[in-house]
Amino acid sequence: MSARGWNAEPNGGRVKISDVAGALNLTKGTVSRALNGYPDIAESTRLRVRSAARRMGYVPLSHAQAIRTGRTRSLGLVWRVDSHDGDRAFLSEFLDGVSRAVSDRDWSLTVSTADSDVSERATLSRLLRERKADGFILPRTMAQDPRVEWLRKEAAPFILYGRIAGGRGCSWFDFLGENAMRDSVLHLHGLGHRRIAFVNSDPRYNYALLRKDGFLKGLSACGMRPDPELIACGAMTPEAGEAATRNLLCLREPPTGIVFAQDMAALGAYPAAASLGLEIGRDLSVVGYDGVPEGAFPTPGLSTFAVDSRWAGSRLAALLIDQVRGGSPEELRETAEARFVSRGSDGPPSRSARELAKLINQAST
Amino acid sequence: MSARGWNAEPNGGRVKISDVAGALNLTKGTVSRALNGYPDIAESTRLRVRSAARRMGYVPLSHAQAIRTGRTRSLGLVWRVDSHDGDRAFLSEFLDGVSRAVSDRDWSLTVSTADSDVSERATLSRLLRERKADGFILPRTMAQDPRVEWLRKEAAPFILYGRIAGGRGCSWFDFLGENAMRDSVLHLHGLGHRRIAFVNSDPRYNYALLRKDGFLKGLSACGMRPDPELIACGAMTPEAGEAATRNLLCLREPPTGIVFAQDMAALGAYPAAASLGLEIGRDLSVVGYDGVPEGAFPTPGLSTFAVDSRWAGSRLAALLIDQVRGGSPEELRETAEARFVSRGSDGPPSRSARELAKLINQAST
DNA sequence: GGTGTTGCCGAAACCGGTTTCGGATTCTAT
DNA sequence: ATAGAATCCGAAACCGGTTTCGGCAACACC
Repeated sequence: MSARGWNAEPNGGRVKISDVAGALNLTKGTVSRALNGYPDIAESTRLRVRSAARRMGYVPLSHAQAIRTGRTRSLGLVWRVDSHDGDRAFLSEFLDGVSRAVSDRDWSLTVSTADSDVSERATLSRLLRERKADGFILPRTMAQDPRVEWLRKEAAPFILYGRIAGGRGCSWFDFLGENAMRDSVLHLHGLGHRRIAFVNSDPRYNYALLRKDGFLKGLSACGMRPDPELIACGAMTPEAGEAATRNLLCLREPPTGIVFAQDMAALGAYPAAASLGLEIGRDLSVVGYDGVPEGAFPTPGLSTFAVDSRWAGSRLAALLIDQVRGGSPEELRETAEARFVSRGSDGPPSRSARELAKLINQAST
Repeated sequence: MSARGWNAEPNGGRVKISDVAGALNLTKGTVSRALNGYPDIAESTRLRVRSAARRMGYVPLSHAQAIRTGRTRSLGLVWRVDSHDGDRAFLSEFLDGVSRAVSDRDWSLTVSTADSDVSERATLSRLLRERKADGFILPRTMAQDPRVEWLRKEAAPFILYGRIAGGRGCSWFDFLGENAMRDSVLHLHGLGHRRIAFVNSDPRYNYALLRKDGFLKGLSACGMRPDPELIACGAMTPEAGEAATRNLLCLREPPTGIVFAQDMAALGAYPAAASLGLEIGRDLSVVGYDGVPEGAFPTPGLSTFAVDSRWAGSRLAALLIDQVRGGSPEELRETAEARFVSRGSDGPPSRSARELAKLINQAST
């Protein structure tokens, strides 16, 4: 590689620390200490340096700093591409949130992808070894998350998108999905539903456990008792959601309302209902969670609890930067509520569960 | 910031160049030159160094190199979040392609977002000034693309996703959308269609011009002559596609087949057809382009020319790295063909255009 | 008025690489 | 045998920052 391409002029008109120092008749060491808050710099000098730096447009080269400090002022994000389609829809907004928070602080974002636990670990390791990231944002928190222990061992800062049980020393951002599930039940109950089912997603994800708890809390708040027949899990795709819905509707006493832990599964309720001649929002009410854009396509649109992925990305980045700067992880935790979006898939039940069963029986024969 | 957080041990067990040098009784300068292909190193020494470096797992710290070379071994991607939804669906795969190509070569990827031309320029400028990227991948090539001239002025390498007219000194990767448009016409003509319309997207994008040419080529290859009434443009969303479809169907002599430049617009044909009592795939044939996942949802599924975004990302990254390493931009151009996916929205016309017009007239009154 | 302190800054080493320069061998040609 | 060229590597400067160390002044204290 001795033949060089784009002849990278190493100092393309950039103003460097020695320029600032020269303009003030100081040495670069003094300027550096002034900007980095060392206590052995007179406050008056610090002000002079700060204003000169700002005026001259000096921004330290992060990789020049990194050579001594080991820190690059950059965050790492390893995106899983083997996942269900749910979070894929939000990648753009999520990235936007992260990117803004990061840019505002003069940091940057290094992105990589992985398609398995093994390659994710390898990627994290590589980014860490090459100092491409001072800390990591970890999407998709699992109930048992091997990344947590590993990163702790490597002494690398990280933040979880999603809470974790017993997450000692962990910081996180999360939406309170359990509240949304509870409110879904309350909402359906308020509309008159008395048989309400729950279709959860994969219980290996921690949020799935939380959402189930929220659903159960909703039931008991309405004075209803949980029926094991009405609780399914493992549905993360329209196909799985369709199968789950079909199963529920073929029960002796089918539900008139279904709460889904995920929109992508809830979308499966539409073909399932259609094949049995039921109308969503009348014969069968459905409430989802996530707020995927696809939820607006079918008629009626899918009522759901929408999550603000941009906000999530932004807060995750901000909290993580604080942590890298020395903040205590356990104090860097934040949650937010999902926002209900009514689009028509929820409504008062057209008939009781018994009558619904009869209708379904006719249709399926 | 004198109080430090995660006490970044600067040399966390990494093997550095001096370690390799020590193990071989050479100086670090020699090792560096050996690995970087300088001609004043004996071939035998070069081999010894290479194998030792590999054996010891030595990977140079890119930011330590950067301080001298000005290059970080990283690519920059500025993702526009204000765009139509079309490319959003592919972000995940696209990133995966870029990420793989980049990781395989021991490079990395810096991602940022922008929501306007101004902020995009500012972001490019910042990434360049801070040496966060040695070159840029530019999605969404415009017919008149201000980024091109600006980056050329800054002497920064870049590659376009999409061709550009008169792109002297530009490298690019692109799918031959014009061939897909031509083949769509041939396909529909082969099925018996004699009135074929075209709904283009925003002509500010260069690909829109190319696709229109392709459509026209298809017509003339079939011996058909273009009818201005049957050519619309500016449709990039389902809503716009719906409106365009409705307009076409209300013509005195409506088309029996429509070729869309974009799936997101083609999806609008479904509600438009439904509202007029027409069945897609029978009364009205539709062919899209892009291969968005949403195309599989409606019945019948949208037949389309699918683009392999992962491949695009991978090739863009590879070509750009070659360019940064010294390759000539004009030799670093590549194209590929979109792949036809038949899902049912195309079929032989159920009736002639005249008869179709009558049917529509009845429905709309 | 000497003697510690304390406050503040310059000087220089340092981080992990790259690149220039010059000198020691070896090879080749007289 | 010797001069000249070619080959190959060590030494040291260098990139743009950070951090340690030491010293000069001013100040406080007996």
